[in-house]
Amino acid sequence: MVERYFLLGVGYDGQERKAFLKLLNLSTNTVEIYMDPTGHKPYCLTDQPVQELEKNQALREAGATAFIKVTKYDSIADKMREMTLIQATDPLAVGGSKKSIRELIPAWEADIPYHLNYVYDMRLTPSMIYEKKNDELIPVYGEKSKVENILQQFFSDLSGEERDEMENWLRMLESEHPMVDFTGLDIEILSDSPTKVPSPSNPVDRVVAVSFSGTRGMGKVLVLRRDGVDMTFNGGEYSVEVFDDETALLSRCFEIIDSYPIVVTFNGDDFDLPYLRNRAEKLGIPKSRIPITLGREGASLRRGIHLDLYRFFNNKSVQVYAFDNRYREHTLDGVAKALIGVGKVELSKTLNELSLQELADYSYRDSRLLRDMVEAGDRLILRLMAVISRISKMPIEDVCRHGVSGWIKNLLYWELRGRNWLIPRKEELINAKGGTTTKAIIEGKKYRGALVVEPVPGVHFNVTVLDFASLYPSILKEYNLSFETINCGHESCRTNTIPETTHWVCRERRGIQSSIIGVIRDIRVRWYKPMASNKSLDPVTRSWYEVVQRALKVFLNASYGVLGFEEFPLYCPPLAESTTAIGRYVFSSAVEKAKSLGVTVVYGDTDSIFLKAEKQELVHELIRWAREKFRLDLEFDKVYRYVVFSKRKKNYLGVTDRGVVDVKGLTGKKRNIPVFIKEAFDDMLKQLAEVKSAEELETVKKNIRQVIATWYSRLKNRTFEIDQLAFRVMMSKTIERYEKTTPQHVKAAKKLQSLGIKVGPGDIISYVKTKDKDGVTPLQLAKRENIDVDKYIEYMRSTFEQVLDPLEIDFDSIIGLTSLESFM
DNA sequence: ACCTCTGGCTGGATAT
DNA sequence: ATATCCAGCCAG
Repeated sequence: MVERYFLLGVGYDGQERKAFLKLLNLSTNTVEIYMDPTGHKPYCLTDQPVQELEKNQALREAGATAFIKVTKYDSIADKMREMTLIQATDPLAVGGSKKSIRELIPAWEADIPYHLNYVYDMRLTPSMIYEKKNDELIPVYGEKSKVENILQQFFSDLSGEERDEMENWLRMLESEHPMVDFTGLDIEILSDSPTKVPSPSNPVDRVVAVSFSGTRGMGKVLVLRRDGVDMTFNGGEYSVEVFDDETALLSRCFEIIDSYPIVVTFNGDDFDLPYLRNRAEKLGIPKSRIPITLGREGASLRRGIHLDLYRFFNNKSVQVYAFDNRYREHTLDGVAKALIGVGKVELSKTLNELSLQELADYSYRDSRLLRDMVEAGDRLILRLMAVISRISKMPIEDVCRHGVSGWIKNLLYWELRGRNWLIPRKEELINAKGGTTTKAIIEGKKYRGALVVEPVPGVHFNVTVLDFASLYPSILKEYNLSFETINCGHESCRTNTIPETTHWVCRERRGIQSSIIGVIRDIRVRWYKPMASNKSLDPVTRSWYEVVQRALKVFLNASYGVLGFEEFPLYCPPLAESTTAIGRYVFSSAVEKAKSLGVTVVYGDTDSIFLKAEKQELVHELIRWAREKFRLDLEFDKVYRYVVFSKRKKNYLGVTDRGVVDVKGLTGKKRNIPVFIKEAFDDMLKQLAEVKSAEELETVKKNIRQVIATWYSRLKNRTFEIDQLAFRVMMSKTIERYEKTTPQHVKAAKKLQSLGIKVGPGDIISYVKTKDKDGVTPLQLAKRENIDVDKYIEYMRSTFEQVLDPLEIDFDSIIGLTSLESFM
């Protein structure tokens, strides 16, 4: 049996050293490391001997403060023997204050950039499995023969560098995932007053319970004995350890934490772990016996890895692309209910009124939810994190803590460093490349975006939808867009212009961002996407491809967005603007082409075209044309039996040839509307799903009238539960920060606040419309008789009219009829 | 520690 | 009464 080690993470910000030291610790040899006493960051690793570095005038002048040699290890890889740690003042990182190397070498135009060979060359790829053979650590890559096969079958057109690059990506993404043990962790604090929120920075209150739920069916709750509390325990799926002394409880807690390589929490970065750490210190437990360290970005474990799921689920990209927007609230209860169908234990008493059994049950459920969420879908969450970690070259802990812009930044930095390029500062980039030249449609935006075709109102049967696959990433790839190629220095490239702008693109060299995005795009489109929908694979394998496919999609989608994001270190407005400008050019060309072929375009948005195509041949001709003219994949997406358009953009309803109803943008599908109206709307959709022809539509219209009449009378006769009428709207900021206006959900929130209920950003406020001064009441306080039924009828009308108008059904005539009937 | 972008719709609050 | 802004949610 081969002994396996598992290394999670190398980053750029001091992480190399950490990873490096971790590795060294695994070897049996003594290591001496001489560090610069000031401990300045950053540092980089090179295989140049120290003497050579000391002679390097450029480094000297750049303010390198120390040359450090690491010695006396010879057991890892040969290449690492001569590894040298240099500490210089900002050789690469953005934002250095002193004179830096970048001033000595013309940044991105340098032919021979400054040489630095990183530890990355060792391919200490994040979250990779390492095997220990003869005291050497060897990363376990995807099987070479398998990757060779994929390359031959799916990427046979690639050769040379491109092929090597693709091989690296495939070997990394195809490599297996470690099945590491983990445990969920949750703590309960008991304060004197129930309204007081325990503070991790001032941990005056006792830790009364700590629960664990982990792999191999482990379940355990540590409880503090308290006077006057019923301490009987009748068992459960977990075991209980009772402590008379809080210090002993915490020590035991730390012992368990230390025994797991991964500890999962919900908000452990900001609450559980800092609380445990500070409370333990306060009780006099020596620092050396507390396995928790607190950093600027969160809480870490001395030995293992801490994953804060709260941070992860808060990530918009994760929410939308990885979990299909299945959860909306960022609470443990909300996310767990949405993902695994179980929520927290509901309490009718306060914590200090609970018996041991009740407290333990309550606490245990939370850590159990964490475990179940992590284990769901064959450890989907962990695999997703690991894949993102591998793509972004970022430690898995940091993956949870950073947004998509952080991931992309890390990936790009890695690639730039791997090519020995200097990374430009933001100001340098802006100065050299300039700003935007187009004007946005929406006021306050920085540049012009996509086009939307005016829909042709009415009902259209047999509509074919085509779309450009990954339009923006494809444009970045095909048009060589990258920060160093846009508005480049070559006089001869100036004629290579971008429509509607004053920008041009380089013809001489291949853009780095362009090629990176290109590889990611190709690998997703040509290998992972098809494999994810390959029905002949077993479900587990397929879901694995699905995870990779989605992770790649996150990077692709955001790769364009970050270009226009001011806080992004490689912020480059002309790039972002050029991408959308080319997008508009391609899109409008396609629409014109369709028209010239005699095909009617009924709608289109950004990259999709809705065609009334009688002849399939014309559709294929359009697809061919796009490939030949733009080298872009215009793909068949779906056929709608029929589509219903109003005159509004981004608002339509369509029934596909398989009978699936697509609703886009209509009020009836928004998630903040009352379930009452949503259900009524869904009822109508059921009717519409059945329609196959224009004739059937006529008969179904009658049914629809009936459906609406039914729901209308339910409303009118008040046969509803009030929670069915609740609007659920999220607060994006604290109550006080709503200065200019007071929207309805904030009015409701204020009423809750005055009752002592805490409301803050991220909270979803449930309220109903009532007949009183403010017109709104929080759901908790509402009474059926105060409901403002007329307001709801109005809301129902506007929701339904979006569909009824184009179908030429008159809402008022339906409800008019109903009131007439009810008189009779 | 909410933070990839622009375009577009809605209802209600607020200004004119 | 009407126009404009604000805030939330969605399409792509």
